[in-house]
Amino acid sequence: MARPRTATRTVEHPDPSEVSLQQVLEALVDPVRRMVVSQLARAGEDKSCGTFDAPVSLSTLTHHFNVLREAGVIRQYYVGTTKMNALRTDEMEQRFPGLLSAVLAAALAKESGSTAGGN
Amino acid sequence: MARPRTATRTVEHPDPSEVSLQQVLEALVDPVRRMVVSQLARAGEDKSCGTFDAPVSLSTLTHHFNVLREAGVIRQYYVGTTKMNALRTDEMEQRFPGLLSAVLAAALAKESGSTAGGN
DNA sequence: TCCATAGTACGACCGTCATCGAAAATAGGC
DNA sequence: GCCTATTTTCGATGACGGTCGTACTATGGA
Repeated sequence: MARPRTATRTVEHPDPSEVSLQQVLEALVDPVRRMVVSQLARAGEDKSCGTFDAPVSLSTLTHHFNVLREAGVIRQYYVGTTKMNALRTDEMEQRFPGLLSAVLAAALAKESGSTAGGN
Repeated sequence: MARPRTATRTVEHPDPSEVSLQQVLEALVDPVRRMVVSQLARAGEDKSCGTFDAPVSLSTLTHHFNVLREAGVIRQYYVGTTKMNALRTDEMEQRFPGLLSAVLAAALAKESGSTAGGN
């Protein structure tokens, strides 16, 4: 111990009541971050940072995870050397009813490129 | 024809199917633009450009109206020298179900500064 | 015809943010 | 103890977008 510089690495998360609409929208407006959220939603289970498919470097991805976490969109926790990510769907739904689900629905619909109409 | 010299200034509007989620989110992420949309929603009727309350210059406001229009969020039309603005709520609801309404709900809830919890 | 009113176009400025690479930290296995 | 895998930190860079002021256009009325 001795104030283990390694407190098993805890991660700070905001209470939903502390995040603003502005924060959430800023988090979701970035395409890469939306990819992350979409993949998380589609997976249906927690994913480690390294398992995401995004067209940016790992360090950039870390940045995006931070933004998402600070906006209350995802929850992160360590498991050994890997860091897991989970969607805070329920809490978001409480704080901003319909918001995350609407974005997610639109993002996923686009991915599966169902109908035409384009992007 | 006739093409009245004064085409009475027509305004171009995108078909909802042509606007992307990205565009809509980018439009709604700006606080000033959200103010505009909120005031429009709250008014319950079309408002002319000059009747909005925003902390920016008129030319900046014009820019914001353009962004909102190109994202399919508002519809604009001239009436004499004034330009009116209307929310395209129904069309947005079709294109991105729940999105605009969720943002609007959150934005209006904040305005009326109901409970604490802050911004 | 001239003026007042309403909004637009243009160019410039500036802050913010996504991005990267390189170097560091942390935990687990051998 | 050391090596490796995983993620973070740091500083630099570059692009994008919100902002403004000024000059301009368009409409309607006197």
